[in-house]
Amino acid sequence: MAGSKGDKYYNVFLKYKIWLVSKEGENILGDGKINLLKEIGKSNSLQSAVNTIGISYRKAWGNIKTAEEVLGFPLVEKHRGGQSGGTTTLTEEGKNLIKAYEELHKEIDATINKTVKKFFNHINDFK
Amino acid sequence: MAGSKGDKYYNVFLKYKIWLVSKEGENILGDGKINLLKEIGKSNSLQSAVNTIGISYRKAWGNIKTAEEVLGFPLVEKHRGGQSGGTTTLTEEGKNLIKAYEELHKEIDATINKTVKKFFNHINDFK
DNA sequence: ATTCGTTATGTAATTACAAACATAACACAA
DNA sequence: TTGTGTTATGTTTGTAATTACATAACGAAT
Repeated sequence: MAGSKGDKYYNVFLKYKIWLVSKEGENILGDGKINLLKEIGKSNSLQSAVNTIGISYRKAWGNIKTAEEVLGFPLVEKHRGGQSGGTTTLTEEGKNLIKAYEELHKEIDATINKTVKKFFNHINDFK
Repeated sequence: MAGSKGDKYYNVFLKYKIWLVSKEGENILGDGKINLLKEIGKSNSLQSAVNTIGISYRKAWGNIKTAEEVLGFPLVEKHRGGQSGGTTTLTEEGKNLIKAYEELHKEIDATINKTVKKFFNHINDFK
């Protein structure tokens, strides 16, 4: 794997996962919730977002609530009622968090790819 | 979080996890199994290793078996019988994998820490 | 006021995964 | 050949996570 041993691990790849936690170590969010938030941003509807992604409304709703509680500020603004039933839109803070998370993720992707290329003798296309 | 926004995320930390997979994406091992293998290396006994770590023998045994199947070579050498009951020792390939994994992990730790320091305004002591 | 589709939330059912239990196989030493 | 403690493996139990189900709250438009 490392240096001269790279040839022995030609079919071994690296996977990794990142996520954000609070100072106390409580989970905030990772790729899944970021993806959900992005989908909400597109549709302005939690219901529509979960349908597109294919997860349960119940869980998504709870996840967002928990993330907001830990963060201490709202990620989305919910409205119920109206002829369309209601909407869920991203707050400015939510949009900023998504953007920051994605920037961070991109940097980490790049930095890990560099390290992996040094260790393995192949491109690491897993994430 | 990123650059000038770092102050807004002063109590948000990054966690991450790495693990190895096959070309087909099948899970091989991560920190948990590496730790188990290291403990086996110390004690030359699977039974003793799981007791020290506090996981079930049944699961540990299955995990190692699966990892070996995916890798295509043995990580440990098992002997049963004898007055001591039996032993499980690391193969050379097993030892090499542990070493390579730990080197890789160390590099990734360093590289992620660097990236995180750039994004957050604090040291990231979570893993 | 009625209808509509969405948000909100508790509860039940299901699934996935890990631990616990039980028991055989084994081989060396006494 | 008997005892010992470990490896080997199927089966059962338990538990945590996820989904499914049901139902209320809501408010703008008609």
